[in-house]
Amino acid sequence: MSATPARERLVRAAFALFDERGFEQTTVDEIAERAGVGRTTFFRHYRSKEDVIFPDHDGLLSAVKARLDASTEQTALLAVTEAARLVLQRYIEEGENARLRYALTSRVAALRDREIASVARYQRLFREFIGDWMGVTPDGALVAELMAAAVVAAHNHVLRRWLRGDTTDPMAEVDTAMARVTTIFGQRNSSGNGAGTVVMVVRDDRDPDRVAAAVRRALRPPRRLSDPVNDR
Amino acid sequence: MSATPARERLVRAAFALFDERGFEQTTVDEIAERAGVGRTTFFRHYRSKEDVIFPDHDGLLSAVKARLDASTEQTALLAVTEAARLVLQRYIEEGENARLRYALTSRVAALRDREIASVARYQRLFREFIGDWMGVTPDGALVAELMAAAVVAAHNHVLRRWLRGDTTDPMAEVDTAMARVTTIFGQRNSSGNGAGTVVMVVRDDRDPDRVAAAVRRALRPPRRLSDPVNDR
DNA sequence: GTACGAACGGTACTGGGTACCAACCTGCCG
DNA sequence: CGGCAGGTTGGTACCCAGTACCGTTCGTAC
Repeated sequence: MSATPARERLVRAAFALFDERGFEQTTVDEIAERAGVGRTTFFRHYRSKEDVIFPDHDGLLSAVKARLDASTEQTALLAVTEAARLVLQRYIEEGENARLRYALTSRVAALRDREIASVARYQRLFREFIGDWMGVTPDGALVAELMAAAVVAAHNHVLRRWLRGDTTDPMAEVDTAMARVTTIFGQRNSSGNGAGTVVMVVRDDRDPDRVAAAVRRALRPPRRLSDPVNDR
Repeated sequence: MSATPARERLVRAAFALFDERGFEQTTVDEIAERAGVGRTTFFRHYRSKEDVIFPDHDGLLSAVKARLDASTEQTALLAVTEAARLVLQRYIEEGENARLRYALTSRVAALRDREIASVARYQRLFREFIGDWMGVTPDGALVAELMAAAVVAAHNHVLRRWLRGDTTDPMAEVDTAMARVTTIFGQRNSSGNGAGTVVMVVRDDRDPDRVAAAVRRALRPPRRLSDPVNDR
């Protein structure tokens, strides 16, 4: 009678109804009815009315974690980038559903909040991984937090561009975006500068002597804590 | 009869009951009853059962936006830092309530998700501000996204440290953390492709000349064998 | 056939959230 | 004083998401 399994029919019915009448205007009974199942069956497959249109984040999170855990100290940055690719790839494979969901999350606050909460779970994963990689120094904990936030922000930036149809090659874009992140955060010079001083260099083609002079000026008291050096 | 206004009594009752029995185990009726008002009055003051324990994000967002808008091109980074201070300050003023909420959001998924959704609203504000400040180049949009994510991550990092009792001077810490962020992201406004030197200094009491020398050494091109030395 | 287990559908219940209405309290004017 | 307008309150009824429970069905193994 029904070749396609109930799970899939429920997803189809939900997407269709949300698209036709909106999220709040659709009841779970209606979704179940259109899918040709009982209301109970709906909740047996999806924990909530929102769940039915979201991807399998649990599975994806496991995949991301697996990719990260399979890396060494030296390939940590590569692993982070590839983990981000993994997530983007999954969304792209969804195709039309991903775009429909985007249209819904843009309009419905409850769905947007849920999407954001999911993102936070990925960010947590990245934070823990990067934190372990960087070591447990107080500063490392902060930078791990910043970098994890940047990683998911970069991914989401590219993802949204693709969802809006602003790019045709999202995988290439996520590579450049992630390269941006890793060059910003990945080049930290942790070698013996001494406790208390951190110098971060991000590729410069100007005269090292002039930069050094600027640093000396910046370090001269009385200075406020942590003044940025602007040598232009 | 009741000197304290209903709004406040509801907050007190909610915090107390959530603390005693947990969030899910407490009904709105019970909160209203303990506050000495009707159920209708509860929903008249707070849109949901969750709302009652969260700070006035709408007001805070306006304050943050006002602080950002009151800045010039030159003081944009300062404005971002002070906006972050503004938020942290507000949480600290809450005192015990902030810590109680933290205990609740740590245990209850629904509350945690809501907190995260609120954070996203601040991030959006920062993203728009930083994006305007950087200009609308494709790369600027990405970096604005990354920096906004880092700003709220830095703030939250310090906030959580304070909530856990890991620090006694969160305002100083947020300054350091924000300095970290602004030095990472703040130097690339006029150099389009991301080239530039970022030097971040976190309090050092050694000889500035020696530090400067170390920086100069660090900036020397790493290739030493066949490549001609590019010393200017 | 029978026994068993997995998936299903139905009913009843809890509780958050909304809509509506009736009872109040003000202050204000005649 | 009486009436009247606007604002706050409390109560009732309702919708619907989500949970618990139970009886049925169907496929499969024995």
